[in-house]
Amino acid sequence: MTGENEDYIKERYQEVKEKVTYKDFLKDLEDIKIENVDAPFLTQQQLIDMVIEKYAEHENIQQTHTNQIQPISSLIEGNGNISIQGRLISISNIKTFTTKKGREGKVANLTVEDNSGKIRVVMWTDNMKYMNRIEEGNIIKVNNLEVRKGYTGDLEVQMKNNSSIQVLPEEVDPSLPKYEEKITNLSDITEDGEYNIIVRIKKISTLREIIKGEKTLQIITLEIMDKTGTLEFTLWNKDTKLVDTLELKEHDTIKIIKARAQQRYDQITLSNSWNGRIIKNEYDVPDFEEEILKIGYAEEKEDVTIIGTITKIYDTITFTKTDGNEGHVRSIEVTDETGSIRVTLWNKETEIEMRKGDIIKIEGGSIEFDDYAGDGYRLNTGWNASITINPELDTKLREKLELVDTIGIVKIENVLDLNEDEGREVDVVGRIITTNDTREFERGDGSKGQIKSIELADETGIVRTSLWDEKVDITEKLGDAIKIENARTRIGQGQMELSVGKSSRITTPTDEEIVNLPSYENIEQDRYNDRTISQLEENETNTKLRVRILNINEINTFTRTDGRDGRVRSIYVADETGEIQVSLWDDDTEIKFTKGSAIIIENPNITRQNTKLRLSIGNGSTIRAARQEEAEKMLSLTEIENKLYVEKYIEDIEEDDQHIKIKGTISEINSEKIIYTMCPNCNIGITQDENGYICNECGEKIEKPNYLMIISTTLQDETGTVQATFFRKDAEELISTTTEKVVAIYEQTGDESAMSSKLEDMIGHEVTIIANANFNEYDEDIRLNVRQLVIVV
DNA sequence: CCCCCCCC
Repeated sequence: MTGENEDYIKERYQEVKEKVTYKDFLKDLEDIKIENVDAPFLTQQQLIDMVIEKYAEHENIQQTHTNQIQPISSLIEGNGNISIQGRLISISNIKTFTTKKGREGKVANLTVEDNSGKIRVVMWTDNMKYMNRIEEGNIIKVNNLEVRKGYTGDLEVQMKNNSSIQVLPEEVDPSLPKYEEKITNLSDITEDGEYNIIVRIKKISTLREIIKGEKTLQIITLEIMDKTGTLEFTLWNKDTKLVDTLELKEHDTIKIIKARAQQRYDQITLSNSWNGRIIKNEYDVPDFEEEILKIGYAEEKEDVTIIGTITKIYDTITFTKTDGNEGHVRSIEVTDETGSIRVTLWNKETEIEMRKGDIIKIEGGSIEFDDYAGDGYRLNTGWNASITINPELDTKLREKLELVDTIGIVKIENVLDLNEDEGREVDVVGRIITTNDTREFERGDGSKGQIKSIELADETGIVRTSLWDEKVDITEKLGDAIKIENARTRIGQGQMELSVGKSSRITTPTDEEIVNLPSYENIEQDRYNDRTISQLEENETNTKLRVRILNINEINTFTRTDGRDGRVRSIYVADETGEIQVSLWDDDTEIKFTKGSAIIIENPNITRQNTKLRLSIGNGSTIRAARQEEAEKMLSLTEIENKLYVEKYIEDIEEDDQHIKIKGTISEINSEKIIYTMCPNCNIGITQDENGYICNECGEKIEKPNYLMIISTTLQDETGTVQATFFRKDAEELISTTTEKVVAIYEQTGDESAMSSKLEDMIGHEVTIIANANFNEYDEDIRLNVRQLVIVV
């Protein structure tokens, strides 16, 4: 050891003197020298660096010798700001990924070799600018690196934002190992290993997904060929994106550096290696001619290619695979100038965007005989079939396929044509103009089914359409335009209807497809005749009323003849010409309207009960809140009431007067019996005897009757007196209590006159009422039935 | 910050 050397060692020792004695430091240096006896190129300085590194804290990265070139084998985890120089022996493709924060990132790997060893260099998003300056075989210097332990435990160097790559001339270091890019013929690949190959792409499979435990693996297989043979080359997971980023197409020629060969199932398969690269370029590889099977000549055969026009698309069906995972299958029909064939698509393939009329190319399918397929044959896409929508075609073939008749959208008047056979499969575009509730039913085999009926309209007509099972869950609402493919026609109620089941497909029509579709408002206007309440006639159909709600009764439940429970609710609506009772049934009883709400009623059933018309909201009727612009054109509730309710003096009341307004003072009140008991089944008055309540109508013994409050009064104004009877709610309002409370008082006291004094207190109060007049035959006078108590003073 | 293994 020279004095100069010793001074240098002592000087460097100062950096770690807190952590180790000088004696131990020298011993470490000797050990390092022995360990590196087969690396004579290491300088004294580098050896001392390695000793110091041993004592440096991991966080306290050694940066005293910034960007000095380090021999690869001397790199130590934690070294920062170092450079390496060597032969670039591999460049990977750029992979894209998404960081946990959702940002797009890029990563690529280089392998650099110097005389001491080789190492992986990791390039990140910001370093990609150096990519197009480098090539395998270059001598490069990479600056500002950090040494880290990689995923597999080996050391690697990572580039940072300020890292750089310089390409250096060969003279810099002629001693470096040479780079040799040996190209192997496919037929010579018989053993596991890494090979450089130049090939032509014959087929690119559709992306497949395989669920393996927690992970979903993605796979695309390329069928590749050279003049000596054909092999499969697999892209895994993120590598599958290379098909798009490198714009790989069938017939392209590519060079693959470091394709990884593996024996599997007695076959060699190639896959993309993490440090290999696919380079798309014009290479001299023989081309292949594709044999395209004419669909009319289909027979049982594997690995066939067809090109045709999509003439039918059925809906995707989801099923459970034997491994418990979900599977998807979809049928389409493909037609060329010689015939049509049913094609079955599986899983990921069912998600490929396609429309009727698109041209589809399917390679690697197999044709099987199938009893269920119309023409007896079915093309099943195997596990590595390739599907291309609207592929590049030569003009001649394109012209032929464009002649294929794709049955387009059928107008609804054509669907309705009874001269056509039922059971036709048609495509329609229409607007939903009525929707009914979903109904559940049970099939013969005991399974549950669902059905919902809607009406679809276009500019030519309206067709009733039944949606079955999962199709009831359409998200489109009243007024929306929808397209239904493969709906089946069938005769129901003497008319042609449409049935939308499993294989029918509901989609959103294109703008072009709805150019002629009238708006919901226009369809509605054409369909329904505007009426006021006074214009309505018995049994008239397709009427439309714009009314406001006057009154909402409670829901009554009843039992249908078939034993099912039913619900009914009456509401009273009015316009400026009159008022009318409307019956709502079952789910329709759950209304969100309130008194005064503006509502639209379309196509109600109009029936006559005694002298009055009544409306009922049945199947095919709609009741809905008026839209704001509709409501704005209607009179307010007060305006309607003022027009409707004519105020009269008592002496002017006539026997047919309906909803007249009377203002009078209570001069007499019946303070005796005001509670009546009713049969809950028949709503007929019943009386109690020693056996309890028995209904004369139904003969049932009644446990708990319904109670009805009726209060008779005599009203007086300056012109005369009239008897006015308050029922139910109006009676409750009159004496400011509830029927329930009155019943409770009677039950407690057992005294039918317990309410007398409270009732008599009403004498002298002035009331304003809306009432109907009727002639009492017995007393030969006119009486009033109170419809509404407006005010009590 | 990527993840080299992995499927019929």
